[in-house]
Amino acid sequence: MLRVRFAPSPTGYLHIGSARTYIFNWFYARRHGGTVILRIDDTDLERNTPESLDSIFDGLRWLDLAWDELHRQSERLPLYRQMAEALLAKGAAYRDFTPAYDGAKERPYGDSAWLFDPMMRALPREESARRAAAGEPFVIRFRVPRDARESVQFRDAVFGESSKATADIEDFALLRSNGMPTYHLASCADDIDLRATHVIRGQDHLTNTFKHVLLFEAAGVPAPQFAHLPLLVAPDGAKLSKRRHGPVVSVTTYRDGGFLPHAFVNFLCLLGWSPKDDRERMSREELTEAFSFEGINRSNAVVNFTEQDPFDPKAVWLNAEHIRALPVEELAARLEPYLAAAGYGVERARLLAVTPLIRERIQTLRDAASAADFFFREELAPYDSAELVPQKGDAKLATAVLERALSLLARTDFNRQALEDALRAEAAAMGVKTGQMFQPIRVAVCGRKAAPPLFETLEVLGRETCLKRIGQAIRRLRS
RNA sequence: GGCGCUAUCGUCUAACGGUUAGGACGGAGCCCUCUCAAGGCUCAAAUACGGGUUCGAUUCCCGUUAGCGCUACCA
Repeated sequence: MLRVRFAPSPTGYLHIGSARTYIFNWFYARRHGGTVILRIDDTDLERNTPESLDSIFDGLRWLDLAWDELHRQSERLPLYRQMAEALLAKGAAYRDFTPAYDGAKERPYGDSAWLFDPMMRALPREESARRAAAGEPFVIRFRVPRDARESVQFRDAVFGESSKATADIEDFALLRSNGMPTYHLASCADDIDLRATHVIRGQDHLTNTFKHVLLFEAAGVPAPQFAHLPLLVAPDGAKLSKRRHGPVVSVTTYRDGGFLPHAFVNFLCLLGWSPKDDRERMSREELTEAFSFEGINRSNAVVNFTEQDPFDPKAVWLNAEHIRALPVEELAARLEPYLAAAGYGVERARLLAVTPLIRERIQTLRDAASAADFFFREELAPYDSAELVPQKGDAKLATAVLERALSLLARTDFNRQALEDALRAEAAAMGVKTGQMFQPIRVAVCGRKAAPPLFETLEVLGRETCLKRIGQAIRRLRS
């Protein structure tokens, strides 16, 4: 039974790189009928926050790719201690009594040397046990077997064979002096205990994998299969980070920006992975069927956002593609919350009539509010009366056109075909171009020049509203 | 600094050693057209650099450069 795991740490919102890792895990598992494990890596007491955990769940739920199992490392602490003790007993690990320091800032043992005191590795067992018993704080470190073997190697499903000299692997910490496990220990202990068969994660863990391979070996279990994903990077090439790039890298930004969850998933899939044919818009089923490690690239992918626009143009395009492909009923249902958020109370019948008219004119669900406002508000948003005047025409012409339209629309059937026939005939009778006829009407009823096709719009708006707005426009032109 | 990984249009990518280096987004233009879109067509745009191997390198090898990652009692 194939089992994959996704292991976010609740130290910020879910960012799109993490989301992509989850997505790749999900598709790989579904492709092979496996299980998706969500594991919360919350062993860093200092940095975990409940808000962050909420936002991670929010983000993952929005993706609509369900996990099968949920575990929290903070609830599994005995497991890690047990493994650390076992390694200690075996001699595969040792106690380090060096006082704590911030390794990110200090390099107490020199620039090219290890960040640990080599003398501690050689501490006699009895002395180690005695000092521990005396209550002296210590960290448990893994004893990298530099004498027993030259190098560690493993095969990565994406990057291929990798090898690293044991001489270049430091004695990493397993258990902190406060009794909490480090990432390396907790991750491996869980991968063993939860029987993970595949570890699919970001390439930032590629070099950590040598340590993990060593840990699996010391524990006497076969290592899972590894697949490291190229990173998502910012336009400046740096790894996406919450700190440097802010909310533009948060999954919730896409949700609030009006992305369809699946369009977002589709976009992320195409970053660093390719189906090898020319498909871009793909359904969940197609992605599941097509996903494989062979299609994964080895170089980082840039998410093309800017400070002004947080969304990659390709993501926006793909979202528009998915919007256009959606059945009207479903799109209408997706649109509703965004219209409501913009303050429009929407009636279902009206929304179903409007949706096809704006479907090809919006790129995000959020765009609907501005693209269709005149369908939902009683009073038009303020507009410049000069807009009513058509190209190569004057206010007099506009007024004349609107007056003719007013009387015509009062007696024409309000269906698109009848409206089109009547208005075209009227334009011909008046000797004006269709554009000169239609544009003033469009602006009068929509309050702007760019809008859905006129006759459908009139039909959906209804006679009463149209006559009222045209009347208002005529008064504006006269004043 | 040490170690590891990577390198095709601006961006995402395709190309069992032999292609006019393909597609997509974005950009420019044209067509369609009641506006805006959508759609169709066209154009500009790339193999980082230097050495090998080979009849032939985007592709294989080495080096250089650049970028990224790891190098924490973060994950």
